[in-house]
Amino acid sequence: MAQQTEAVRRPPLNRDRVLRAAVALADEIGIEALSMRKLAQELGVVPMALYKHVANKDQLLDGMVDVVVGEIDLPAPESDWKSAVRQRILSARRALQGHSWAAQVVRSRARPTPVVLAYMDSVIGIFRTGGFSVDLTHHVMHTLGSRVLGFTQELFDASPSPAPEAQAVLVPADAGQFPYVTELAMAVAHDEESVVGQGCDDQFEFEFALDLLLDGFERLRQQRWTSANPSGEKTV
Amino acid sequence: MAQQTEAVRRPPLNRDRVLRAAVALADEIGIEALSMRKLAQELGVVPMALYKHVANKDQLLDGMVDVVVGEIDLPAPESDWKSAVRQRILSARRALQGHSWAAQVVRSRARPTPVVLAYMDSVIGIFRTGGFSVDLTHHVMHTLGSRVLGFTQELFDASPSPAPEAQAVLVPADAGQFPYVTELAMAVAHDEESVVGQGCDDQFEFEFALDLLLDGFERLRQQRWTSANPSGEKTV
DNA sequence: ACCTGAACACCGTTCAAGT
DNA sequence: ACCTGAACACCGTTCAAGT
Repeated sequence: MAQQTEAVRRPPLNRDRVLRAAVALADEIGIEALSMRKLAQELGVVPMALYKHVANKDQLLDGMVDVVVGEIDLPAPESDWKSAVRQRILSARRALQGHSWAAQVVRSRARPTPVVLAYMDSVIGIFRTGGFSVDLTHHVMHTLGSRVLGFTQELFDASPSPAPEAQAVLVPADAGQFPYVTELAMAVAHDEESVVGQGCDDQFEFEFALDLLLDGFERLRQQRWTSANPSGEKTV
Repeated sequence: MAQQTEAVRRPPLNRDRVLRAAVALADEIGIEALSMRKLAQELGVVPMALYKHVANKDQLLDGMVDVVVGEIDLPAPESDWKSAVRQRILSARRALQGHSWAAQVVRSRARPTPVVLAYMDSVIGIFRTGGFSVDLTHHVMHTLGSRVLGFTQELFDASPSPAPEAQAVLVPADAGQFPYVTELAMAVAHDEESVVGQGCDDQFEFEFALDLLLDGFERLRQQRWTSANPSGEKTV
């Protein structure tokens, strides 16, 4: 009956409250532990009550992505295309990084929601108004891939690994077996004494790749690259 | 008793047979439908019998990745770094594309297996013997990210979507709401009349991004880029 | 209109036992 | 050494019913 008192006191459930509770719960216990049943319990409600506000778990995950994308800063008003794209993408990165599960959930979605489409539309718009042809914009967006939402697909995440283990993975016991991996891992370990010893500086790697791509885009734009005439220039 | 006869006839289970059956079953029914229970049934065995050969489902997935990575061609003997890297990565791409679930499983793994480490070692080796410093190789491998195994993280996969639906997603009903998305989608639809009408040419996009990155790498190598001196050249 | 309870058809994995 | 059977602690989602 204590439970009934709680039930009376709580505000009526709605889609927004469900989504925000899901985001908070995933932040806390991780995405793999998030279940409809646990979310319901957190909201003091029976599991099936959630299904009045989200059609199923997939729609719940879509909604959670929308909450995160809603945290991305609005585009800067006046700037060249390159710094405008940079600003948006690095802001997306900050938003995604605030929720450790977000990148993983984004890449698991089959289709973009309207909220995500609106964000992508604004990035495409920066390229178009910045002098990129539709054709070049198309391929440039493909090249960016997941980077447009502020994350890159590393080959291995190792996110749920205890910190001390990290070094042991990069420098395997049998160092002779993978000489180039070992050489690289040792150089990284040495190099980064200043940093917390975490290994690689994610932010640096992200910006390195982003800038390499943006510089390549600028070169293609200047050459008036088209997919019909990849060598550029000559047709002008 | 018919079942008992089958049981007698079948060769004894081993890790290799389990992994290969898992790969074949995932090819057939998809990775989300692959369960320890169904795999056991496929092998004519009780679920718990599998646990003598793989520690748990994570180790089964690791082993499945190893099977796919084992299908990547050996490196070409004599060639410049750029075509050698290109050849390996495009071969990895072919291997991964033979198993629709593979990219998704690779990116879900926390740590590389020895088989995957050996493949990465060989790619790192191409850069090192091709004149890249350890430092530059490190950042270049990060830039490649999942591309080193032949896939890129598109923002939305839409892989399990029926073909006719594809166009409807790219050209939303309310076209005015996302003008740049719409413009781009219409250009793509127009442009690709020659192709099956599937929308984007994945292979073209993959090679466009790969070549953009490889060209950027070559430029940095020539400038003697280092992370300590990103502008390059001057220190030489 | 919103929430509930019981049930269905699944999971991965444990334990103790069989051959 | 290898396989089995039963059980445990979960899932997402259905259906029919309550208020």
